[in-house]
Amino acid sequence: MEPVDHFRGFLKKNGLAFTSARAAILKGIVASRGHFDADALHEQLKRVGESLSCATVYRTLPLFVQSGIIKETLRSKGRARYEPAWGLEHHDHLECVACGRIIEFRDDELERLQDKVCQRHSFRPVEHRLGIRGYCSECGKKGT
Amino acid sequence: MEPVDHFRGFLKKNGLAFTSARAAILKGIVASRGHFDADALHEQLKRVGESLSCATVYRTLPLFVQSGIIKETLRSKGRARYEPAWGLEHHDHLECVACGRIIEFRDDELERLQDKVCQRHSFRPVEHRLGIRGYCSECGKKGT
DNA sequence: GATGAGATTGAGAATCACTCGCAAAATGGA
DNA sequence: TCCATTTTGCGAGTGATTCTCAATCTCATC
Ligand SMILES: [Mn+2]
Ligand SMILES: [Mn+2]
Ligand SMILES: [Zn+2]
Ligand SMILES: [Zn+2]
Repeated sequence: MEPVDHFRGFLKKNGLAFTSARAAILKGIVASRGHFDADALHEQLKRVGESLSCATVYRTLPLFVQSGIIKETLRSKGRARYEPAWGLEHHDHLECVACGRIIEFRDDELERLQDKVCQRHSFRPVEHRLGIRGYCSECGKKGT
Repeated sequence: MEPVDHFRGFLKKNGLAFTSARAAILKGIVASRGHFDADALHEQLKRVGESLSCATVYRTLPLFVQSGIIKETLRSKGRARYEPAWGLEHHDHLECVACGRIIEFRDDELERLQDKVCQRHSFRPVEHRLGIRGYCSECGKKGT
């Protein structure tokens, strides 16, 4: 199922309208593979000729999160960041503190162990975020 | 070694002064076992009769982080949160999305697996944060 | 396809956590 | 004690995000 169809369904189910602003923002999200923040998304849309108020971008992002089109991920420099999630498998992140690079990884055993921890505490997990900060292979060579 | 001694050493080594404001804030940190944010710390100090400017609290927290007295932890409601770290072992967190409770856990195998992930990517880790959000045992009973 | 109730938008004001600038006060080595 | 250096308080400034509200758009229904 295409993200746009899923999103239309989500909106209808909640009595919300599928507006041109929302269509444009969705296009922007799909176009930008990778992590982004509200401002970057807004800029990209401007570049493509879509001029939306930034309030609209901010207001709309939560709808995309709720519908599962995107996920909120680790925030950076005081800004909330997001990444596409529709049809993509969960993963966690390595963040280079030197160059800012973000490396994605998935480790099934890590996921399994987290579930075990939750069971041990009778905790029903909904989502988790693991961010490991350090030096990527490139920056590791140069630095200390 | 007591935190206050460690902190004095840290300050001296960096040409900084051990002021009464810093002493008071340290006392506040030690007193408040558990997670706290800048505002809560400021309020607590006020309650004990210490009246510091909140700018001073904000300015001082990074010193405690750098010296290893506290750690920054998962932020909540838009505020940076901290927890005592001096002499305490690293751990991660379960956060109840219903009641806000925070459950701490430590899992050595989870830590080991993270190191393996880093090796696999030639990544030198500095710190990591794992936060699992979901329903605690109490809230799990009531809810869906 | 016209209508209207209800949802959405743009623009700017408002929030809120946090940071800055600066003059006055505190610190600590000599 | 003296003074170069650091700190502090206060208020103003930031920057991301949210709110207000009048004007505009959607879409189920006619
Ligand atoms: Mn990612
Ligand atoms: Mn903790
Ligand atoms: Zn790097
Ligand atoms: Zn709970």
